[in-house]
Amino acid sequence: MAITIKDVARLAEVSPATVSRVIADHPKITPKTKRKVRLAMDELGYYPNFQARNLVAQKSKAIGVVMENSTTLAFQNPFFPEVLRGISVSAHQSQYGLYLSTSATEQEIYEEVVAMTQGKRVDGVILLYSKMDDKILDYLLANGVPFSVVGRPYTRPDAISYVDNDNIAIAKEVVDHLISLGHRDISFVGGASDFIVSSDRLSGYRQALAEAEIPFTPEYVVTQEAMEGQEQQAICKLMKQKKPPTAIVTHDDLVAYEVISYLEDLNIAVPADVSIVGFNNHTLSSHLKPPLSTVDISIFDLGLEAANLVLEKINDGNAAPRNIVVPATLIERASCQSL
Amino acid sequence: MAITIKDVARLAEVSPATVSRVIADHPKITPKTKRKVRLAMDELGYYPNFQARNLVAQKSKAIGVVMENSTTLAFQNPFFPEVLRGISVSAHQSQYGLYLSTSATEQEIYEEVVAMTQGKRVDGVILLYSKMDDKILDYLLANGVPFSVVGRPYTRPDAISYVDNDNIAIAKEVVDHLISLGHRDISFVGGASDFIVSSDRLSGYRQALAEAEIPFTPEYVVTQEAMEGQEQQAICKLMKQKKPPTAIVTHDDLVAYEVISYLEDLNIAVPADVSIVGFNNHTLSSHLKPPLSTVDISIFDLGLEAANLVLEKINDGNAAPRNIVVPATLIERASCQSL
DNA sequence: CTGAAAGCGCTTACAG
DNA sequence: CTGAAAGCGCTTACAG
Repeated sequence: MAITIKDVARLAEVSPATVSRVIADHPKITPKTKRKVRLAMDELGYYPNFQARNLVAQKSKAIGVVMENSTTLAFQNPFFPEVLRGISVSAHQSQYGLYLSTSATEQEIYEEVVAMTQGKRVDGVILLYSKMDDKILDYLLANGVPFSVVGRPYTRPDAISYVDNDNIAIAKEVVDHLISLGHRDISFVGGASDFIVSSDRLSGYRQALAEAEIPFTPEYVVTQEAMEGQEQQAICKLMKQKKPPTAIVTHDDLVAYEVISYLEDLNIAVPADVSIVGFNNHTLSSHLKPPLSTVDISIFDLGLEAANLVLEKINDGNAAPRNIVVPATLIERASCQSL
Repeated sequence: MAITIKDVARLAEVSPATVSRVIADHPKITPKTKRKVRLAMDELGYYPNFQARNLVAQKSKAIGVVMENSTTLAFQNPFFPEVLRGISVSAHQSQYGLYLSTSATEQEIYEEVVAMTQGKRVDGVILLYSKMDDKILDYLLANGVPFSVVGRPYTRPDAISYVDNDNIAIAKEVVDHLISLGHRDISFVGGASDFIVSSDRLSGYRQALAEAEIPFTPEYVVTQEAMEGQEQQAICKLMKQKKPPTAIVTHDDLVAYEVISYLEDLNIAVPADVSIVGFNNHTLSSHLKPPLSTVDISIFDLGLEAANLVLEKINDGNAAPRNIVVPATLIERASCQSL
């Protein structure tokens, strides 16, 4: 049996209530009593039982972190550990713990989120992704669960706290840059199209084209679904068109390098024949051949701010939803070249 | 206020005790009563409160996952998400949740682990790393906390459940392979030297040399500490020796590619001038130039088995410690060449 | 087969 | 300033 508050009370010759107050550092307890009690706690090696404490406090001091349990290449990137590091820093500061979803399918994740929030295992939730028609988000919203989203939510942005890059602007900036290099046939190899981040970047891409009066070519857009485990074929098809693109924007550095390898198989050189830009600024991207032009999306800050936002909601149920835009910066390296 | 067992009891016209038994699917409750109660639960949208349930059960149904909160390049690799995926699968199967450490410094992590185990926030712990003189491991061992380690523990291996590759054997195999290609001047660029995985691999390296009667050259060993943020200089120094190595074994694929980029800066080509082998079989390593020979260490399985092992300990305090060896396989690609 | 009661380890009005 | 009592939401012997 573990040491309880009663054991401490007995040794310190006070009531359990007093021990409890000492733990909470209640101002009205005599310094002398506090000393006595703390001595007893140390002597017995007392640690408060979270379950009991949280049961009466009606909170858990934990945040649920919900991720897509996907295995795609994009998820091999350092996004996850890095965003978690940001979340950790904020949570740790506020003495909150992190509770991770373990489910694999969407339905299971949904059930897990319902159980962890209803069962008071967590006080709030961070959604590490944002996609269309997400029933998990709908549930959180409908049930007044404090939560925040990494990414712009598909619905009711005014009612939801979220952190995001300005994906439309940064994608436009990337494409503008390529256009300024003389490219007009620019391909967009994006993530899953039901993710908001993908559709936002596609919007930015189209805006840039429109402004430059370059017609939009649907054949230049390759979605995750289109690749569907057949990445190489998809790239092959893209490049075998009558008018192949001279530049490619991809949604992730690792994907960019994968694409580059397929291009090499087709005897297409980067950047000589095709320019390419990635996203996420992977640590390796400056070391590899070619050094990759990419977008630094401030992953750490995305996590940090997402945690700050849920915490804000948890601490004040009436806190107005806020959204935070975290900088995204185009880093030019040698994978792009003017035409 | 959330729906409690009492509300369900009232609606179903039974006692709270009965509702509790229905939740536990107690065999002695009439099917008719069960039906009635379940109907009431559905109608009210009842979810059991974990805190209360765990308080009386004296368990938490959660596993603490403790990681080094390091930011080094090696931790940018997919090890973390992948090992977590393995852990998740096992934990989810047993209906356990995952609780993550959020601390940054060793001392803070220690305190966090003590608090989460003593405070019954978790029933057991998985240590995602194994290093020398680890007070966290000492604490877990001394206090009878159920735990498992990813990696061979520095002490009392017979008393501890752990998963590991046979790092000595696989490192030896890698070096044997290089020797069979005619290399004799082989460098070892390892991780932090207080990590068991590093020292084990170094042992395997030395064994292979010894068997081939190649003298051990201390200058060929570059530790994490030696690099200390000055990776490029360290590699420079390594290659500027009177007799530079013709082959390099690194502890991680990303590090390998970083090294390759420094070699290129020195006008040393891989594999023409120097052969190189990595570890961890990063998804990208088959796509990059050169495709990297590497060791697949079955990261997913490391996580899966580590979770199985803690769970075993949690479910049976007297379960004998076990250790599981997970396969490590050398994958030959184009980054090695015979001399 | 089901209920009343005690208890898990804490906190917090309410007294004094 | 401190204690006795009630209660957080559940489970589980103990009766019947």
